Amino acid sequence: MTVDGRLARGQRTRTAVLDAAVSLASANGLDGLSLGHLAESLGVSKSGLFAHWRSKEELQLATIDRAVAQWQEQIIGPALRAPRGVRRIHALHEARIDFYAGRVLPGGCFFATTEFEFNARPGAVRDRLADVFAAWTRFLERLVTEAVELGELPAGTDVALLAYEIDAHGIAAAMRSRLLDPEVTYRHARLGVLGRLRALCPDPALLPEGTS
Amino acid sequence: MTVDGRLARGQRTRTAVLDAAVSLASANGLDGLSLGHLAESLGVSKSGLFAHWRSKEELQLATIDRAVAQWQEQIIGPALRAPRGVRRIHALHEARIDFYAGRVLPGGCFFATTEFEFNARPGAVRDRLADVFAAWTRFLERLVTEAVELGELPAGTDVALLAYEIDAHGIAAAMRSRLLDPEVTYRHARLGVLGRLRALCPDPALLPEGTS
DNA sequence: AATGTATACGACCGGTCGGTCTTTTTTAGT
DNA sequence: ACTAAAAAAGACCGACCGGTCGTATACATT
Repeated sequence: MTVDGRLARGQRTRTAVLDAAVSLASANGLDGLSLGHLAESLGVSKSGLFAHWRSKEELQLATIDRAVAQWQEQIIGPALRAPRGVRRIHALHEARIDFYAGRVLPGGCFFATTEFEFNARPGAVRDRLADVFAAWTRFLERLVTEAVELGELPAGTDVALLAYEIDAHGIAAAMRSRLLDPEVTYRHARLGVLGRLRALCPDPALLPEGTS
Repeated sequence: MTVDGRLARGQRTRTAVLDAAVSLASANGLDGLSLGHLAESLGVSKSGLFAHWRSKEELQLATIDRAVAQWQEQIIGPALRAPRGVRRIHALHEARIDFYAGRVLPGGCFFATTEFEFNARPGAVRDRLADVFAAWTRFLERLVTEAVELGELPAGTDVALLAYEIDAHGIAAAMRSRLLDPEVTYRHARLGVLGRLRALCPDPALLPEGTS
C-alpha cells in the first residue's frame, strides 16, 4: 500500500487506475493514452504501472475489460430490468444515450474510438475488441429476436439489419461530439431508433410518443 | 525533377504525393501518417517533403484539401448529374457507398477517421475539418430543402434531422470495415436511406425498389 | 565542355515514447 | 528499535517522431 492509499495493490485501486485509463482513452484513444500521462494524472510514477501490468498492451486489454464492465453495469443492467421486447430495446437505447450525454470528456464512446484505432492493426487488442463487438451484436440480435417471438415486431423482420441499425444510431450519437450540432445529434439518436421501432411495432402503446 | 520523374515539382506530382497521403491517412489517421513512412512509400527521402510543405501540419491541411477534391470529383459531381430532389439525394448516397465499397485499403472514410483524431484537439487542422463538415452539412440540407420545395418530400420535413440521418448512415457504412459483418453493413447503408426516403416520399416512382 | 543553380539526399538534432534497472523509501515482523 | 522485504521513484535506454542542415548530384544555359 502507499502513503495515502491512492493506488497500489488491491482490486479497488486497480479498477481506479483502469477507470482513469478508460476516461483518458475515450478522449485520446487507447494508443494515444501515454503511460507517462496516465501516471502523472494519477500522481504515480510511470514505472509503478509496470508493477501491475507487464506491458502497455496488457494494460490496454485490462482497460477494455474495465470498459466492458462499466458498459454492463450502466447500460446492459438497466435494460435488462425492462420487460422483454421492444420496450427492452428502447430502454437499452435510452441508457446508451444517457450514458454518453452525461459525459463531460470529449471523444464519445470508448469502443467507437478504439475500434477506429485498431480496425486495421492485427494483434491481441484488436482480437479482444472484435470479441466485444461480436458479443454486443449477438446481444442486440437476441433482443430483437425476443421482440419478434413476442409478436411485438413483424415475423419477417431482418434481425441482423435492425440490430445493426440500433447500434449504428447510438454510435453516430456518440461520435460527433464537437464538429456537428449536438442538438441535431441528440434528436437523431433519440428519434431514429424510436421511430424505427414505432414503424415496425403493431402495438403503439408499447412505446412512448415521438415522431421521426 | 528527379531521376525517374516520379515526383518533385509540378502540380501533377504534388497531387500524387497527396493522393498517397490521403490513402495512408485513411488507414492510419492523419497523425499516424508518419512522414518517414510516406516518403518511403513514395521512394523519396523524408526531407524532400519539406521542400514542398513547411511542416507536417501544412501537409495535413493540403491532404484534407486533396481529400475534399476527391470527394467532389467522385461523389458530389455524379450526384449533381441526377435531377434535383429525392433522386439526387439517392444518387449522392449511392455514390458514397460505391466510393468506399471500392476501397481496398481499410480504415473507411478519410474524414470519419480524421474527425475522430482531431475532435478534441484545437488547431488549424481541426478548424479546417470543421469547415469541411459544415459545408458538407449545408450541402446535404440544401438537397433536402430542394426536395421539399419540389413536393417530393413532405412540407413539414425536419431538414436538419434528415440530412443528419443521410450522413450518419454513410458514416456508419464506412467505419465498420473489419470488426462487423460487411454484408450487414452494406445492407444497412443501402437500405437505410432508401427506406427512409420511400417512407417520406409520396411518389414511389422516383425511387428504385427495395425494402428496409 | 564548363559553370551556375536548383534540388534531392543522408546525417543529425531535440523531444517523446514504451520499457528496464538501480536506488530509496516505506511497511511489517520480532 | 532494528532488520528484512516490498514497492514506489527516478534515472536511463533504444527506437521513432517531426524538423534542419550541409553536401553531392543532376540539370539548364552558354
